[in-house]
Amino acid sequence: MKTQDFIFNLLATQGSARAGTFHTPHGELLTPVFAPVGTQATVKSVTPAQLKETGASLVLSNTYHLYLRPGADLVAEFGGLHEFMRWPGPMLTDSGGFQVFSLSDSNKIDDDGVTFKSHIDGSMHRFTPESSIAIQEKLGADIIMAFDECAEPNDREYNLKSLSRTHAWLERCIQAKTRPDQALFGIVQGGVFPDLREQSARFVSSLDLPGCAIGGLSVGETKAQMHAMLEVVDPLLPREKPRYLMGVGSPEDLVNGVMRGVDIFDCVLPTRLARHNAVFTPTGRINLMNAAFAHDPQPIDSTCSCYACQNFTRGYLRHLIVAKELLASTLLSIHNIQFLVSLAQRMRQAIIDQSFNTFADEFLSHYKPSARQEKS
RNA sequence: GGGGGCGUGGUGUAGCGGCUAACAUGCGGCCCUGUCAAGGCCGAGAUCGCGGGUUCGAACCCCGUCGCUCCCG
Repeated sequence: MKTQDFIFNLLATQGSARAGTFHTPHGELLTPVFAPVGTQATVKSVTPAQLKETGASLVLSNTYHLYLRPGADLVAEFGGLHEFMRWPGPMLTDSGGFQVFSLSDSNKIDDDGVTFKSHIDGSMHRFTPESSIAIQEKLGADIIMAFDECAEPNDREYNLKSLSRTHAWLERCIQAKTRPDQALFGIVQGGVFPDLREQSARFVSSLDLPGCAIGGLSVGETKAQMHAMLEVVDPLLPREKPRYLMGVGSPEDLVNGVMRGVDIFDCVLPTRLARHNAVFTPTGRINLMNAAFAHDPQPIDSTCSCYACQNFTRGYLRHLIVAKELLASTLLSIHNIQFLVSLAQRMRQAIIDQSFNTFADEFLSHYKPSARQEKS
């Protein structure tokens, strides 16, 4: 491990917005950065070469899924995730904590860990902070996540209980960790409750980890609540460490997140939406399956330099969608990933140029989250 | 020439006396945020080939008729 690994340098700030660099053993992340999600050691429907062409640098993969299939030992046998899936750049693995939340109907959680039922074959399994770290060490991502509980955001009573458990688990994760070439991030929880978020941010900050994550957002609370929680946490997290807002998000969420001090984002949205025929444009989201696009000779976004926009019309893409051709998923995924990756890059440049506020206002005033677009 | 079967939303079918006519697909639209997910939801669309009859009531029974289809000659 090189000495500069996991060093975060802040290059410029504007208000709470930050532009920086984060060094990992597999390359440097220029923040703000958006990470596409490759749950099962693949970003669905795109090859690593195509992914690289979008400008993506960081890729997230999933402990829960890879543990169940093909198994962490098998991934290790192939030299770890980078080698196995042939993504040479920085990688991050989620701890499996989110599945505790999203699959809660088949899970039993206690202070020691979580017992859960495999979605693949129904077999019973158990994760603890120690086993999650052990699995993540076998997978070998550059950034690994603490095993936490992502609780229902609005239940104060439960969040109070869950928070102390998540904090105890974080300490156990730190104890369990052995590899020096991986950075463990702690996760701030606390639902929609400012005092719990504050308590959690203070606790996570006190542990001197290489980075801090904010979890439990974009899981059903309002946008205003998400913004409020970010604002509570922003001044409390260490300034000289990267902040990672987990599972977010949409274009407007990225802008709103950066504005509130976030450096790293990940989300399934661009690839999932792509598989469901929706694409991002500077004026909002459109669904390319709509009949209105059948005769549209324009690219998805005339200002976009992605492979899909440089080569194909909306009319052709709609044809692929209607005909259920696999290439549709690939092309729309490439576009959506590049849209978010380059949005993060543009924000970074704007922060460096001290024009971020203007950029953000401009972007948010044009981008309508689910705007019906006039076809043109 | 004789005998049988079938005609129900765009398409393929279900229903065979009490239905505001069901399902699939297609069509139109919406949703999707640390992915159980090429998924989820909503909507438009047939008065049941046509005419007559039986019945309180017919897509469902009877008669006729047209069309398609199969078998025999």
